[in-house]
Amino acid sequence: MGRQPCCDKVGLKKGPWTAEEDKKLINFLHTNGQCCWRAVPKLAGLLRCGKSCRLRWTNYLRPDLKRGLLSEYEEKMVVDLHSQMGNRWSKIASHLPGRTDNEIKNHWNTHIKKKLKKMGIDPQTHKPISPLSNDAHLAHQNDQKSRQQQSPPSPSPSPSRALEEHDKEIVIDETDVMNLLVDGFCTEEDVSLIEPLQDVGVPCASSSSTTSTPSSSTPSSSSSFCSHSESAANLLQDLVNEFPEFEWPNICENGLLDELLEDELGGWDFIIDNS
DNA sequence: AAGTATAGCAACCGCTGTCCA
DNA sequence: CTGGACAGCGGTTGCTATACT
Repeated sequence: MGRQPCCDKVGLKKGPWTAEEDKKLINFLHTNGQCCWRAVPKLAGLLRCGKSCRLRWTNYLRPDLKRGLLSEYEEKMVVDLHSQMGNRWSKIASHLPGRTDNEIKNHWNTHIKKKLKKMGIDPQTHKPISPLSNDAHLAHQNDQKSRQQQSPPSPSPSPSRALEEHDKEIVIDETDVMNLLVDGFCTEEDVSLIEPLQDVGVPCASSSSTTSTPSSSTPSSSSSFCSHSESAANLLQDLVNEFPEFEWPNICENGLLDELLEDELGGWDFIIDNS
């Protein structure tokens, strides 16, 4: 009856992925594409369950992923969409190209939630938490209005047309609250907003946090980020050329390959196995 | 400089809907 | 039709880096 179990979970490795495992998974998916995840670990020579492989790929290794903090506009989108959808992170992520549900969920829990609370807004209902908080909210709003009078609002950071259209579809009762949220993101002093592709580096698969061998994990001052390398860019270029049928949605088109190679994938730590 | 607290994020866990034998 | 496996999703945990005392 039914299908066979995806894995017996006996002898399977857990915890952070090593660079070697990443390499195996990437190479396998480049060669075979995304088929059934159940078969991936076995065929790729990984002691992981298919679920883990899928997660690693979708959240970390996919070449079309953006890196770095969410932009101001992306945060606004997340807040907008969350007010409509709630914690439907995958749905929200589908409106933000290059972002994963896990990433958005983490960002919500660690950044946006705090900002909303700080502004006296319930992150779940998107409404003022209490009369006291409401006063704070109104005070903040007045402050924003006075600021806007002093300096005319700059044009929004050129969102995609699709996203613009989506924005038009969003009908939010508490419009003022939303405006406050967006303004608040722009003006919070303790919040550093970084534009996409800004120089934030890329988490390195072989960084100290994910390195399997403790002896090699002397965490240097480079922390968990690294930036290299020409070889990674060349490898990816080769892979794109070699497997044009593979899903390279945002890479092969629109000239984004060069941009990715230059700005993002340079941080990938492809291991050249010389052993 | 050392110890402790906090923040951030990758990965796991467990649930749910869908598909298949 | 039924039972079980799969893929996907959201919640949670645990580790690491950073900030603070």
